[in-house]
Order: sequence, then structure tokens, then C-alpha cells
Amino acid sequence: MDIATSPRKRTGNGAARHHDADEIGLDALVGHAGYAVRRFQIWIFQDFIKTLADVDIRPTQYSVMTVIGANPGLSQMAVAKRLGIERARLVHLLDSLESRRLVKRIKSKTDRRSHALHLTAQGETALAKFKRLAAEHERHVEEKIGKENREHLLRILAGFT
Amino acid sequence: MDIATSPRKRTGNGAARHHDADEIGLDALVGHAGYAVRRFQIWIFQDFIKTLADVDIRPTQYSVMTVIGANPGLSQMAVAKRLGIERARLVHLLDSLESRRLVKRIKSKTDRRSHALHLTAQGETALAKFKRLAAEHERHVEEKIGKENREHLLRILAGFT
DNA sequence: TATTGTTATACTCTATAACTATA
DNA sequence: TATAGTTATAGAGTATAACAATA
Repeated sequence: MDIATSPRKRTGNGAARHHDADEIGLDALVGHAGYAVRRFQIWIFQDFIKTLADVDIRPTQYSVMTVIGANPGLSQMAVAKRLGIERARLVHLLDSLESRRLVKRIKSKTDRRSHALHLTAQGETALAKFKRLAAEHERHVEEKIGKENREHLLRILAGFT
Repeated sequence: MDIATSPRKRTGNGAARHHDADEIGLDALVGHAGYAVRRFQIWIFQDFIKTLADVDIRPTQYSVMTVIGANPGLSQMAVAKRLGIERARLVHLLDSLESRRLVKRIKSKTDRRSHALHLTAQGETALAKFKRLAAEHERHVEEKIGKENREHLLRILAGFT
């Protein structure tokens, strides 16, 4: 757990003068959950992207493949709704994953408007590797905020998944 | 506290079939802090934007004005570093705030490359109103996840501010 | 009429690189 | 040489609207 917890001194000066990086006060921002959550989310995504850089998979791509892997045959609408992604955006995400032969769209026979989504055999193998790397990333999170805090965070935010 | 906590059943079927929205399992995603944090952050920003819609202020604009208000005379580099914003992006954010007469850039006399940032008189008044609305937004967060949980969250993430 | 997938547009945000004027 | 501010570009992500095929 190596969070930089240097104290932020409020200066409260009215005139222009030199500020050291650490003496710039955040004022009302310290009381806003959204500010801290946003900074944390940026850190966590950057670590995820770095940890999975070798396989070139980003958080959203990982979430799409994971849900398709666990629920084969889903339609694009179903995946989009479940993950809170715009269906227009999912089209491009799937184009990219399909061109890499990780996912395939299969024409549904019951509803010819929709596609049933599946991982390819190659996609299954790849996803297993992605999951191992994602677990490594999750250990980084644990090191950063602590085991207990990470578990508490997951409980607090369970309703948003 | 009105989080939708309907249980997500794992289906585990291998064949394509109908899925109800709530029975689509997230599989490995449930163990990833980043997934929950991202969904929460989207919710919280949307509520912030909605709550401050009348004054047309977004979270990043609010954070910039708050830091300038509390530390008058800061340079653009100092604000960018403190808030983790790219200095190239801050240029456009300040262009927008300056055209609305909320913020002003004043040429520094000691270092003619840099600008000292200040709120205008109008900006001070406006920021006071923004802070009241932001506090209202913060109460929405409290209602959503609970008072204790919000406070615990702030403590857990204090190192990222 | 409504829905699925698609295409297109606009705006926010992140990440770079390069330019200018200073230091 | 290095830094502050600026301009530009590219890609992710969000938010819409509209269209064709199908229900």
C-alpha cells in the first residue's frame, strides 16, 4: 500500500505568488466522492492497459469478451444493455474483436435481425490468458489500496455492476 | 439507499438461447474493482452534470474553478499538474471559462511565459452557486450508497486526490 | 409500429508531437 | 537547453439521430 499521502496545506492567500506542487489546496473537491473516484478510475484503467499491453486488450474489450464467454449466444443489444455500452459503439468494438478472430457474429435463425455472439476457439484460449493478466492487475489494485479496502470497495459498489 | 441489488444468476449454458436482462452473468468482472468503479463513476458524473445543468458546468470545469478560486495566481502548468489534466486540454477549458467571463488570465510580470489565473468577480459569485449545487449532488451520492459508505469511500481513496 | 444492427455526426477526454516565446 | 502556453492530430468514449431489414 504505497499511496502518496502527503498533507495538502491550505494556503488561503489572495495574491499571486509561487506555489509548490504540494501546497495547492483542493478546497471543496476534497469533500466530493466523484473527484476521488475519477482519479482512482484513471489510475486503475492505466494499470489495466499497461498490464495487458502485450495482448493489446483494453478494459472495455475485456468486459465484452468476458460477458460473451460466460453467456454464449447473446445478441448485441443484450450485451450493450448489460454493460451499459451504446449499441452503436458496440458495433465498432465487435468489428475490431471479430477482425482479430476472437469473437464471431452468427446470424440468429429465430430472429433474423439479430446476431448471436460467440467466442472463437482462439478467443476462448485468448480470454483465459487475458483473465490471468487481469488477475495480476487486480493484485496491483490490492497493493495500492490494501486488501481490506479493496474488498470493502467492492461491497460498497456492488449495486452498480 | 436505493441500489438495484437484484441477484445475478449465472446461467452457464453453452448453447444460444434467450437471456433475460437480469440473468446475464458478469463472470470474472464481479471480482474487478475497476469495473464497479467505472460504472459508479459514470453514474456520479451523470448526476453531477444533471444537477448543474442549469448553470452548464461539468465536473472538470468545476474542479478547475474551485482550485483557481482557492489558489489565485496559479499558472496553467500548476493547475494542470495538480488536477492531472493535460496542459493542452486545460488551454481549451480556460478558453471556454474565459469567454464566459468566469476566469481571467493575467500576464505574469516575473515570468513572461506564464499566466496567473484568477476568478473574475462574476466568477466568484458563480462559483459560490456552483458549490451549493455540487453539495446538492453530493447528497444524491449519499442517498445512493449511504452516509457511512460514502465517508468510508472518501477515506479509502484519499491518496488519489 | 417497434426493434436490431448499422452508419454517421458531434462533443468530451486522453495522449502525443511540434511550434513560439520566453527563461 | 528547458519550460509555459499553444496548436494540431489521433483514438477512446458518450450521446444522438437516422436508415434498412425484420419483427
